[in-house]
Formats: sequence, structure tokens, C-alpha cells
Amino acid sequence: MDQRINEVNEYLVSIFNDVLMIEERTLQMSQFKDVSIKEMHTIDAIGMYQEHTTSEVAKKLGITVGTLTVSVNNLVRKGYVKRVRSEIDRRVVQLALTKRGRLLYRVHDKFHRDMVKETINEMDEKESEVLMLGLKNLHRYLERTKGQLPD
Amino acid sequence: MDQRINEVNEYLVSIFNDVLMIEERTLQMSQFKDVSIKEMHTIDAIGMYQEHTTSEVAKKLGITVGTLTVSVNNLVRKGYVKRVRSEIDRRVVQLALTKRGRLLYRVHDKFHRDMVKETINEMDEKESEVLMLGLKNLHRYLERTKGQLPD
DNA sequence: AAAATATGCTTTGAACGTCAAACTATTTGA
DNA sequence: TCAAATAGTTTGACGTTCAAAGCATATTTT
Repeated sequence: MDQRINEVNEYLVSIFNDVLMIEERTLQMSQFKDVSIKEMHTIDAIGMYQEHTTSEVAKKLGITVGTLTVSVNNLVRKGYVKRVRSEIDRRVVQLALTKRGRLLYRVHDKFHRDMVKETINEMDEKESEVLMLGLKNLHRYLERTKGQLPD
Repeated sequence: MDQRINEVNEYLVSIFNDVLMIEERTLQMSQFKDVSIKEMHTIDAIGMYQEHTTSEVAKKLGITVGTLTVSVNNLVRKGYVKRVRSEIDRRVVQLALTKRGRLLYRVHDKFHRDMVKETINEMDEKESEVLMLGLKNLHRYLERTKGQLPD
């Protein structure tokens, strides 16, 4: 049992590092060299469809609003994100992706989906079910733990 | 099938973010407030036992040697890491943890192990086996992908 | 052995990521 | 109305990162 824990732990850590590294390098090789992995995640959090306010996106990313403002300044300059002042409340800024931003979003999303697809394709229905169960357990534990921490 | 892929993908992303956030906050709450999550991973890469050279650790972390040198400067100042010049080859620096560094290493390791333990405890032998298989598949895919990328 | 080359590490400059605190503009409530 | 609250921006300080230049030591070539 202890051995199993070690093994799972090592796979998880290794998977974490690999995904981050591959995402980073794939970006640097693509037509989107001017986007860092953090910026990519900001683009992901802004999302394709509805517009989200600065506060909402910052919360989703777990960073302060100030940090996001700086990052959005860069992403606007680079042409991936646009700001839209709310007509209803002039204090509010809605963030949205530009055409180029949406293209990058889709490329990144495909990378993620391919990665998972490749894993799942080699499993039968029942096995992928159990994998899901394991991830769900892990996720539930983490959410519980997170809830116990102060903001 | 497509739905399953989305689900697994979303769990993975969520787990990633949660682990990083929890690690960060747990550190900030502990007696090790002066250590960032990146520094924690550097300490982890230096490891408890054998001494490793700067180049080896940098490679393991996937960062340049220059970056690591800067980070190690800080960790030495804070008392977690020590440098030992190799007697055999005076150019080489062996990195090692101080007593305090080793204490932190153990605390962090326990956090990781507890996290996995909690997940696995709720599964029977066969289920944890399949979880392992899923992680192994994912890991194999990522290593293969990584191998296709240029350095 | 001396000179050239290679290796291991450090330093530096530039850009991004992060927070806290001070600030601006706008809205809400008393 | 005007004080307080809210949404976002700016700024200063420090960490993280890379590339490029530099330093010390080792190895290879002549």
C-alpha cells in the first residue's frame, strides 16, 4: 500500500511537470511565441463565450485584481484580449478575447483534449470509469482541504 | 466518449490548480513563510540524500543553470541550502540541504503523500490498480510527446 | 608546456508574475 | 448631497525566467 502511494505520487508530480513543460514549449514553437504559459491560462480563464469581469477572472485564476490588470495590459498590447466598459456600471470592465485570442484558445484546448484522448483511447469503458473515480476522489479531497484553509 | 474526455480534462486542470494553491497557502501558514512554491520545488529537486550538481538540478527542474544559481543564492541566504565545492573538479558545485532544508523537505513530502493516501484509501485494490494504469498511460503519452519536442 | 577549447557556474539586463497599498472613477446608501 | 463602498488601475518591491557575457578550472591540441 505504501509503495502504491509513492508510485501514484511520483506519476502525478511527473505528469504535472510534463504538462507544464510541453505546454510552454508547444507555445514557443507555434505562431504564438509572444505568449507565456501564465498568459495562456489567463486567456483560458477569460474564455470563448460570455464576457467576464476583471474581478471574476482574477478570482478564477486565484490572483489579485492588480496582477490581472497588468497581465491584461500586456495581452491587449499583443492583440489577444480586449476590454469593454460595461454600459450598465461604468466601473466594470468586461474582458473578452479578440479573434486572435479565440484562435489561440482553440489551439490550446485541442492540446488538452488530445492529451486526455490519447490516454483514454487505450482503456475500455470500465477502466476509464475507474480513472474518473480516482480523479474525482482526489479532487474532492483537495476541495475539502482548500475549504479548510483561510483565504 | 467526447463527454468523458471533457470531464477528465476538467478534473485534471482543477486538480493542478488546487494542488498548487494548497501547497502555496500551506507554506505561507507554516513556519516556512519565507519559501515560495518554486523554491519548494527546488528544495525537492535537490533532495534529501545524495548531493547533486547545479547542472543536474537545473535539468531536473527544466530551468537554466543561471536561473537556478539566482534561486540558490536566495535559498542559501535563507538557510535552506548549502553549496559544497567539489574537491575533484573545482568548477563543480554540489548542492545539498541544510538541517532546516531537510525538515522542510519532509513536511512537504508528507503533504504529498497524505494527499494521495486520502484518495487511494477510498478505493479497493483493483480500483487503485486501474487508477495507476490511467496515470501510467497519461505519463507515457506525455514522455513520448516531450521526446518529440526540441530542447 | 603553452595555447586553444570546453565545461561548470555566476552575474547581469530585460521582461513577466506577484502582492500590498495608494489612487481614480463610479455607484450606492444614509 | 455626500460619505462609504465597489471596480479597476498604478506603483514599488521582490521573485522567476532566459540569453548572453564573464570567470575559473579542466581538457585537448599543437
